[in-house]
Amino acid sequence: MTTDAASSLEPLADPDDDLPEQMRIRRDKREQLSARGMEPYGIGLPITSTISAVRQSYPDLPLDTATGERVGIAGRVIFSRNTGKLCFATLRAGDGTEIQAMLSLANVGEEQLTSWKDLVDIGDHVFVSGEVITSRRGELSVLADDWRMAAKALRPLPVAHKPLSEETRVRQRYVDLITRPDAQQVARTRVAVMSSVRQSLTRRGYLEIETPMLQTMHGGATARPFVTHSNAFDIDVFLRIAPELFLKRAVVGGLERVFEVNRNFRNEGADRTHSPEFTMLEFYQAYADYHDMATITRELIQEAALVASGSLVVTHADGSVHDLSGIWPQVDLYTSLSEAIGEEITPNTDRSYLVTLCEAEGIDVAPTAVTGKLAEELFEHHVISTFTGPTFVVDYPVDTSPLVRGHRSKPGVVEKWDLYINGAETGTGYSELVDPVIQRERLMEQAALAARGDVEAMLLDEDFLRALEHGMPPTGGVGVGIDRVMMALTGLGIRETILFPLVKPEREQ
RNA sequence: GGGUCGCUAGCUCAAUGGUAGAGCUGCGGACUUUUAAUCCGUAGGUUCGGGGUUCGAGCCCCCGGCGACCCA
Repeated sequence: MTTDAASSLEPLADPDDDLPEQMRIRRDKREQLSARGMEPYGIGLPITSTISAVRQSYPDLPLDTATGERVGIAGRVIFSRNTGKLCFATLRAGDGTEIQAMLSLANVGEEQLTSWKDLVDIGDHVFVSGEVITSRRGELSVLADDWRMAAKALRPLPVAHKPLSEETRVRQRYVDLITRPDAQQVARTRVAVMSSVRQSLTRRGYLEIETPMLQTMHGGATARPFVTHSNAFDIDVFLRIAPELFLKRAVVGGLERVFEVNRNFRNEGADRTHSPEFTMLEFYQAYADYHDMATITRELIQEAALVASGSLVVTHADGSVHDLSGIWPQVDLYTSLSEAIGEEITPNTDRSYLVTLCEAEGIDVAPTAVTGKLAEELFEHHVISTFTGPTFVVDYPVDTSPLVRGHRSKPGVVEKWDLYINGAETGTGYSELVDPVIQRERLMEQAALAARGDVEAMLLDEDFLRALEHGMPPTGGVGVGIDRVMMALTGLGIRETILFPLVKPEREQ
């Protein structure tokens, strides 16, 4: 506001002046703690137990009982009820367990009680030591003889009983995690899924390996990559869109069962089922084919569901119930498409006719779209919504699947499946293309597409071809979107399954 | 990419073009058994940003930002 030279010599305005009243007050309380000789962020607190351990020790205490056991516990204040000479606070630990703290004038004395009432707010982490008792109403409590601040919170928590807006939940996940137990549950479910998948594969003799996320060639999927720059090498590098080509190199080298679970990056749209960075599981098994891989994939997801949800019948956030048990049906892409539209469509159906069909349905077709892509679009439009449970779609067109082996008996298609759960593509599996001559031809076709301006086409990776030329055993490969598995288990949008999804900045700098 | 809707107090939301409100939170007071404590009192605003119309804009118009949903 003031721009003249003289004003620049004046002391800077106290930044606290602009803060909302509630934040100014909490800052004042932080100062007050120090002024009264109390550490606002106490370290080395004499904690003797966890809230959950105390709860487990006394599952069934009668009303108004004193145990004689003294504990020191810490937790975040989530409710506070003060009367004149007796204060109650509900403390919650990181695992979601809660216990009541009681501070009575008779036990802590006037000074401690006053400090508590003056300086403790909802949201603060506090330490309380005292006897484990139950209140007259039967609430398991620690009757304090001492308390300390563990961490003064300078921002007020949102009201616990009104749901945060979805945007605030995503942008400020830390607040979401504090105030909404379900948010923590989703995070823990994800841990269970990741852990289960690792154990399932390890049990089957797979090695977990790590392959580059910075790549000089992007490949393994048709997708638009993020580009960045290496200062050391002075070259542009890509964030990987898939680990596939490196995992296959490992199989060539004799690591016959490998998997990797980590992030992929695709510079594309973000919506309820797509995130620019997402967690991908890929696994490869020498001497297996796509049928074997479908079986393993189903078992992996079922095992994960069992670990994460306790059942193969999972309940979604909206209350709907979904059965993931049993053997999942397989649907042939061209056969089911033909049945759905009432006329025969094959890999040989003319491209121009497929264009006509797409236009009749209002499906937007890119002018560069290859024939097989059109068939897939029609399939997605007509057939996917008819699936009632997890379904494998099998035998895809050749021209959209440059890394997949041609079908052993059906011409024009490849040995590939996509797994659909609740309408979302959750995984894909191949009998991998291991013939280096055919692989080179397919990648040359991709290079031609790229030359015509297809930003998603694969690059010709000479080093990958050189690896194949050393001989890769017939191999089955699978990619499973972990975020999609989470969606299948919880019914949530992808941004809810990812703890910290990419969001646009709130303000431009 | 197109369309619709939204953005107001710390949080969740109100407000015919006419003095911006409520609940919870906060602050002050009362209370030694509360459970979203209760009771009394009270404070809190750049209505997403910028421009325009108007005597007067949270509301109408234009541009921009962020988001949700639908369509392609």
